[in-house]
Formats: sequence, C-alpha cells, structure tokens
Amino acid sequence: MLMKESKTGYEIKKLLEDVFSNFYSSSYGTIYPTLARMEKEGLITKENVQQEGKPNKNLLNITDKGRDSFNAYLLAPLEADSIKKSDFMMRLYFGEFVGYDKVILWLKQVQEESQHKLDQLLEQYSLYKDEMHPAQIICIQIGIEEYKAKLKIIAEGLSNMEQLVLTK
Amino acid sequence: MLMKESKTGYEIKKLLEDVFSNFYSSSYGTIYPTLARMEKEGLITKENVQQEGKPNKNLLNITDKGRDSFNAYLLAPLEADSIKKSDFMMRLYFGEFVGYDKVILWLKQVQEESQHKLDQLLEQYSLYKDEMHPAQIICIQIGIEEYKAKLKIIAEGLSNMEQLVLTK
DNA sequence: TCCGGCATGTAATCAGTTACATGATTTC
DNA sequence: GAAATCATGTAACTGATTACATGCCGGA
Repeated sequence: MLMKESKTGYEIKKLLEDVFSNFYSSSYGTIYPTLARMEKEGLITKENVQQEGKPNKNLLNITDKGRDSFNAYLLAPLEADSIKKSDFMMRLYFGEFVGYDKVILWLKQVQEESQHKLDQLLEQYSLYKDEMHPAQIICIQIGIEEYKAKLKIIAEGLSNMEQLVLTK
Repeated sequence: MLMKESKTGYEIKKLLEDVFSNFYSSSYGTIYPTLARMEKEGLITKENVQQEGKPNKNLLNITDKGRDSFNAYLLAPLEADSIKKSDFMMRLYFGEFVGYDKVILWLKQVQEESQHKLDQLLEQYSLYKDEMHPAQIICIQIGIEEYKAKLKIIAEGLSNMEQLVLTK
C-alpha cells in the first residue's frame, strides 16, 4: 500500500476495512505490531509529522529493501486461500432441524447484508473503474459476481421456501 | 453431526474436509480437544468400540443436554461470517506491479483449482440432491453458483489479458 | 517395501481478536 | 451532551495450525 505514497497505520486500517474487506481482515492489534516489525526489519521507515488540532501521526515510507521484499512476494508462488467460516452456510446445512420460518429469517438477513455489500462494491466500481488496472477490475468484478450469484440463489430459495410454508 | 447417528472424531474430521470444507476448516488439533471439552460439559458421551484389524474407536453420542444446546444455538442470532483471506485476490489488487504474464499465470492457477472445487460440488449435488433438505440444497447451490461466477470472470479476464499481451 | 487408510491424541507455536488507554476536535 | 473522527499503541486472551507420537492392515 506504500508503493505509490506514504501512509499512516490509521490510513492502512481504513483501506483494509474498505476496499480490502472482501478478501482480508485486520485490526489494530495486528497492524501496529506488524508495522513495528517491518520497521525493525528495515522494510519501512517512520516519519513523525506534527499536526494541529489532531494527534501527531507517523507517516510510513517504504524503503528500497521494502520494495525488493514486496516484489519477491509477488513472484513467489500463490498461497492457498484460507476458508471463510460461515455460520449462515453452516445453519443452512442443518436447516432440517429448524422450521422453514427460521430458515426464511436467516435467508432474509443474509440477503440484506449481501445486497448492502454488493451495493458498496458496485459504487466503488463505478467510481474508480476508469483509473483501475485490468487486474484490479477482475478483482472487483469477482466480488461483484459472487455476491450476485449468492443473492440469486437466496431469492430463489426464499420463494421456494415461502411456497413450502403455504402448501404445508 | 451427531443428531442422526453417532460418529467418531475421525469421521467428523472427514466430513469437515468434505461437505463442510466450503464454509468451515478444521484440524485434529481443534477437533479432539473440542470433543473432550464437550464430553466434560455433558453434551456428548464416548463409547469405546473394539475393532479387529483396525485401531479401537470412540463412538460419540449426543446427549439430551447436547441436543438442547444444539437447538439453542440454532435459535440464537446468526453470527457474522469471518472473512476469507485470499492471497489471489490480494495479488490481483496489486497486479499493476507485475507483468500481465504473471497475472495470467495466477488466473490460470485459480481457474484450475476453482473448476476442481466446482466439479466436486456438482458431483455431490447430483449424488445427494434427492435426499437433501431444501435448506441444504440452497447451501450447496450457493457454493456452486459462487464458483461459477468466479470462473466466468476469470475466463473473461483471461481473454482480455491475453488480448492486452498481444496488442502490446 | 513403502504408502495410504484407519484412529486418537498432544505440545509447541503462531496468529488473531478484543478491549483498553490516551486525548483533542468536530459533528449530531 | 454524546458520539464519531483522528491517531497510536499494548496486554490478555482465544483460537488455530503444524508436527509429532503410536501402530496395525492392505494394496501397489
């Protein structure tokens, strides 16, 4: 994230919560210790910047060693994705042990959340697609289409379930 | 998993690797300690079964207290999904720092893996769909359609990328 | 002969979250 | 007056992975 311009830990956190939130998670408890380790290893340097009305900040700059390390990472073999643990999917799997009404509730809840996530991605896409690299476009499109697919099945499942409730 | 019939820790592990692998991960290092804790809490009982030619096994049975606990879980609010960390998506996001050829390599690799996962899900679906509960069908269909969506974008992305390589 | 399957379990390690502490400023 | 934003960081805890130990059987 520092390849193009320097950032603070706080800004990195916001980026992770925003664009990266679809395939990465984090918290201050990992970010700041990692940053400290990276400084110790000479991958980044900290530059203290005084501010008025706001707390001082540490602007992080990437070093040449840091650039080398990042490039080496990009050339290294792809790491396997870690599985997303989904309580929703788990419950669907055990849906036979609850009533249809409960399953419908779960579906509606996840439908709403997924729609919200999709809307966010679509907005990001329309805002930035002109300045995005082709690979980034693929990245965001995968997110978009995965949510659309999920929402499609949820909608179909809901109408089937609601039919089942009526005919019972 | 014990609601319908008793199982061993080993069988639970296999199930987690198989059907549940799309939305849950695990290892012996979590399974056996969890099982031990559940026995201590009175949610399950262990029944030692002698076997010939094979090591003895501990058949796990759910208790009434265990059933109550499971039902209480199903009635409790849905827990948020934990994010899937994806090295592939992360690299796509930073694709501008490598050549198109490298991005194409990543895409092809994930294409193959995803196709394999999709084939597995489709096979499971065709084998068991007649005996599956409607909610389970939704669960497996979400997995199937998500992989299809991912593969669709990867295929589109690949042909765009290959075009870009040629015209450069 | 070696590998995979059956079967249970532990120990060391690593990674991650949550909650806190601090404190000024701006917005509702 | 409360809450959110800016901003950095730590400590305690929880959770998970990895690798190992054990050992027999059947098949390539």
